[in-house]
Amino acid sequence: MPELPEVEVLRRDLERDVVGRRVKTVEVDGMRSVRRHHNRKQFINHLEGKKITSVERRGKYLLLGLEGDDVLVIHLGMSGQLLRTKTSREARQKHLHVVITFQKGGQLRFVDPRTFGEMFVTEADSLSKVRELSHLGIDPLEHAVSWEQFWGLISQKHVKLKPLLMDQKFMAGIGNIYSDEILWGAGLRWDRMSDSLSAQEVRRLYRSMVEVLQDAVKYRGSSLADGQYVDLFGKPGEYQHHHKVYAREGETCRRCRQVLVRERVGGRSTFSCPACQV
DNA sequence: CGCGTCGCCTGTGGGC
DNA sequence: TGCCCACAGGCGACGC
Repeated sequence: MPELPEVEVLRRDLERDVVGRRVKTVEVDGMRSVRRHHNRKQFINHLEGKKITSVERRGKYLLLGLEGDDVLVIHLGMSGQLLRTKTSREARQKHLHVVITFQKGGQLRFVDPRTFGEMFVTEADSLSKVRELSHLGIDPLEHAVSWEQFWGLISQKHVKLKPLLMDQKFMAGIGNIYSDEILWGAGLRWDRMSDSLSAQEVRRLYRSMVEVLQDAVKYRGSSLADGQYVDLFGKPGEYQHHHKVYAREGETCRRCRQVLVRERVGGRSTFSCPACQV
């Protein structure tokens, strides 16, 4: 579900809302969401009694710093939600897998129907040993890379732009929605080869990437028709109303009036304008 | 190396 | 009304 903008919205709200709170109890339901710990009691013990000290994001991963130099790592997969409740008494959602109850101030709940998401605790020093984290590429909103540096990076590769943007080892945080939106913004086809771009095209791609992601954060992320993405307080985002191509096949391009198309690329739906993306 | 396919899961919506 | 299929914001393991 969530890509960089949705995770960043969560990070900002978590930073204001749970940093400084102390964990009282942790409940884990089922075997899927906390699957990395051989022993789930160990996961629970790492959390109970600890204060949350920081909230960072790397790509689509959230890192909640804990007292004692542990880190709670959260990945939401396709359908994960983090939800705050003010009390412990609120009705339990279906597919509620992890409940973190604070000493003061309700709960943080992890709901995830498809169970592709996960949570685990690791030592801060060991973060670099966690494969998915250590291999993450540049975070487009965290790292200040110039477009020239960006050019250097993409021109070293000979791959199509969409899979490259979605490759977490290259850029961390971009998924299926935002890659299509970024490419439309840049006026580039999804299958352009990364080493075929002119300086101007690289500049447009770079600018589009930063603008789309910043705008999406500003509008608090994209909530699709299934309503699966909601923020920490259960509220949907607004950026879907600003999508230029995603899920708009058959509608007209806002730039050139052509009919937008949808095709399958690497098993994923891909949306674009056949006329003004070149 | 790049690229395609599959599996991991549950839910929903459309066609019949 | 129900049944079946396609598809959904991710990702890693395969095989070629």
